[in-house]
Amino acid sequence: MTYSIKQVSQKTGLSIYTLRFYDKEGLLPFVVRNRSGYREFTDGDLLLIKTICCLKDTGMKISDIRTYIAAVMRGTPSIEERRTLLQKHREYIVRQQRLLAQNLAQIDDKLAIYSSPDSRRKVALDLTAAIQEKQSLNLANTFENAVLDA
Amino acid sequence: MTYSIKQVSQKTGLSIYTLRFYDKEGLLPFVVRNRSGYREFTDGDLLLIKTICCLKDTGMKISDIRTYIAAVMRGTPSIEERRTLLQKHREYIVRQQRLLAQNLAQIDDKLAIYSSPDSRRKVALDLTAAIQEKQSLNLANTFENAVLDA
DNA sequence: ACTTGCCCTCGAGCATACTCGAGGGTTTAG
DNA sequence: CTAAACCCTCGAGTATGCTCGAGGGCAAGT
Repeated sequence: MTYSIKQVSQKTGLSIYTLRFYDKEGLLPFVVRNRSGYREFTDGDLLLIKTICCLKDTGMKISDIRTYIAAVMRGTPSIEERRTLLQKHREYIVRQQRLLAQNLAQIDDKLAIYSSPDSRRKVALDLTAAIQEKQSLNLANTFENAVLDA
Repeated sequence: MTYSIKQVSQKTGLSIYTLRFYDKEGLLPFVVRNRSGYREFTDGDLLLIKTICCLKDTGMKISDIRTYIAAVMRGTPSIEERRTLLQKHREYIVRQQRLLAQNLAQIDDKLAIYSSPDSRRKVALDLTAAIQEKQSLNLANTFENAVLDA
């Protein structure tokens, strides 16, 4: 059983345009064409596309995915290279996770303020401080239009 | 004490170009200009820029950041709106975290294969399966150039 | 006055990753 | 044999987020 580009689009969630774009970019060198020039995807191809999505969704650039896929196409001699590539990308993902967690914490702090019973007082206090800072520095008040009904 | 755009660039890690771009995009309506037209950043401004970076680094689009900042400029009446915006973005971040964790697990699976003592055998097995799949479907072998010395 | 090193705006250019339309061939059901 | 629903390529267009150069003003030291 093989799949048409439309079927693969439905299975992967990638648009037909994107699949063709990836092929153009050299991400799908493993896909076979039939005598009419149509792409015929196998289940094995789907696994490789899943890997591509995995790399893409974690922020790997297309040119780097191409490098990885090219390594896969070379067979066993490229195992070391693949390991190195993925190891480096793994570290990138972990960095992303750390940053995401930190930023989430910061957003949760803000949400705590906005959700608290006396949010109006807290927000007004913050804003007042900002306004007074500008004032004490003899700067124009850019918060002129802000309302402060605490 | 106020800061020049260069100083803010150094403090935030954003390039001067990016800071000016953000201003152009309406992300920095709180920044005051002196009589020469130079931007003068306060410590309070830096806090707001930190928030902007937090939203940007978690994938919020500039247009949405603009909406949030515009709400901040309106003062206490926009608290509800801000809470809703951040709540929605929070969920987006959590989704990102989930996906990142899933994809990381997938990459760790691959790394386990590439790092195992008999990685050559495992990779060769995988590749053989893919080649035989194409063969059994009467498709051309796109792995023609692959080496398989297990 | 002049040089150096900032600052400004405006608009063009670039990188990335799609997205799409035109023009044209293929497959299949009636 | 024809219409509908696919498939193809090529190249242009779009969205986002910067990045930069040209042209020019401002501020401080010599």
